[in-house]
Amino acid sequence: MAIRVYSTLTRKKEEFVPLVSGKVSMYVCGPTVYSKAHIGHAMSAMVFDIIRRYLEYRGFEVKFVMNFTDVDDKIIARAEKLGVDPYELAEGYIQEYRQHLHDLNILPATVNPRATQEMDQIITMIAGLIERGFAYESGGDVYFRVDKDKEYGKLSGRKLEDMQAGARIEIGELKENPLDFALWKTAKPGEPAWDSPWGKGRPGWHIECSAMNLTHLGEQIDIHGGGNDLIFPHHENEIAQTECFTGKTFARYWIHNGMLQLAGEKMSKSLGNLITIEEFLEKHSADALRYLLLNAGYRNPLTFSEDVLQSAERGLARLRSGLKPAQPGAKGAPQASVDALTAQMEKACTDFVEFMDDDFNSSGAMAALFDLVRVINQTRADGGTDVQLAPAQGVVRELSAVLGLTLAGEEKGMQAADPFVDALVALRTELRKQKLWALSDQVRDQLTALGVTLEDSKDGTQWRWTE
RNA sequence: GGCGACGUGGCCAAGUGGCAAGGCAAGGGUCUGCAAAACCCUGAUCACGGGUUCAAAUCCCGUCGUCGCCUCCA
Repeated sequence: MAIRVYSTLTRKKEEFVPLVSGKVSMYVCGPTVYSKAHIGHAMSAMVFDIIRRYLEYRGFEVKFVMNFTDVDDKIIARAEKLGVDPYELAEGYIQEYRQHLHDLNILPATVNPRATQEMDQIITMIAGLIERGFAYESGGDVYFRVDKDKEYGKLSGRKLEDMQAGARIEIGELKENPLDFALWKTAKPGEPAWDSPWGKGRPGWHIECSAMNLTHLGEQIDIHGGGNDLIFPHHENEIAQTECFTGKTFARYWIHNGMLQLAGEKMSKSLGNLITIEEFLEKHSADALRYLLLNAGYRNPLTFSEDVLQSAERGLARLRSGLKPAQPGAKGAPQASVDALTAQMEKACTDFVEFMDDDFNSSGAMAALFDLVRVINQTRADGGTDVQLAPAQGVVRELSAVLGLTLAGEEKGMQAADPFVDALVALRTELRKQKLWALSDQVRDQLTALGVTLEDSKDGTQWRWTE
């Protein structure tokens, strides 16, 4: 069975066939580093991390490129406001973002190119576009000539005429057509600038991605990804630049993730309704956010709220319940029970791949996992031993890892307090032996209040920090 | 105004032509001294109105609603 991928370009699911058999080249638009990253960025990064992990699981060798836009108007403006050097500002946020990705269990990219390190390629491309008539210089700026590109608008499904009718477009006096976009911007005094045939300046936003793709992945790539808010104008412009420069089809599959919704609105820097990754991780695990994404389709808007997060934490706990060891003193589950577990284990693996192959239907993949967990728990309740449970638990661990879930958890309390909790639990066990229920319940209640959950069984009491 | 997406049980959400996955929450039960955990059982005809079809949540048209893009944005 082949993997099927929904491409924004055709608005259809297509069979995934990479340019080079067994290898995948993948480019995802990273952040512009001018302020703290929010969980919308995390969502996008995580979505493509899941796709990347899955492709690797399916045996592809993935070259994954994610850029940092480290020079742009906003960075310059922010640096000026703060009175700091724009390079240092960007550098600081890049380091912070890297740490976030690590904390979110997102695999590092093969390469993290930066706009400022791509100047030669950028200038080569702009010069080439001018030479071919796709761009023109005007007052030190260089603009892309959209009229010249017959395919312009094909990704976002817009027509030039429709867009020109739009009232929100201002006519720049330097542009031939109001829809022309900047490839190169002349620098004002004091701004970061690079030498070019058109004077000192800096690249426009879109050209850097085209250049980085060319440098690190070549003229044609398999997957180009990003948030769906980048479809227009960013990706539209990227296609225009690259294809007009190379004369070849740029990306085979355009994959876009939906926006994270906070209180019914898109979370974004401009709306100011954002939760930073930092804030999120102070309260929740990376798994919780990932669970949220996995539970839904990556292309749809994702509802984010405390309620939904809480339900995610509970769902994770359920997934982890499958990994718990056998009951103390387990005598072994009957053969029929073990057979059912084996069958479910095989079904889970098959279903998982079948769902994920269908445009990364992670929601279905999670269902496969939950179904397996239920049967594991049934087998355990049936007296299953660790040896009997182990293979299926191994599958849960493996498939969870493919999705990027750590299923870690627990560990959350203060470990220094563990011996004290142990002592109190031992004390309560004594009280229970003497049937001093009131006292023993009092101990349990107080431990509960302190965030410790107790679980009694015939063979003793287990405790854990409440999730 | 233009383009696009979406509207599935209390909540989150798969499914996109053939008897509506999964998770959370809720109720009942088993186990337990009581709890907790686990296990078992219980629930939706898919925004609304037309149409196509032997058959529609799934296709078409219309209405209402929500959201995104059209300016920087993951």
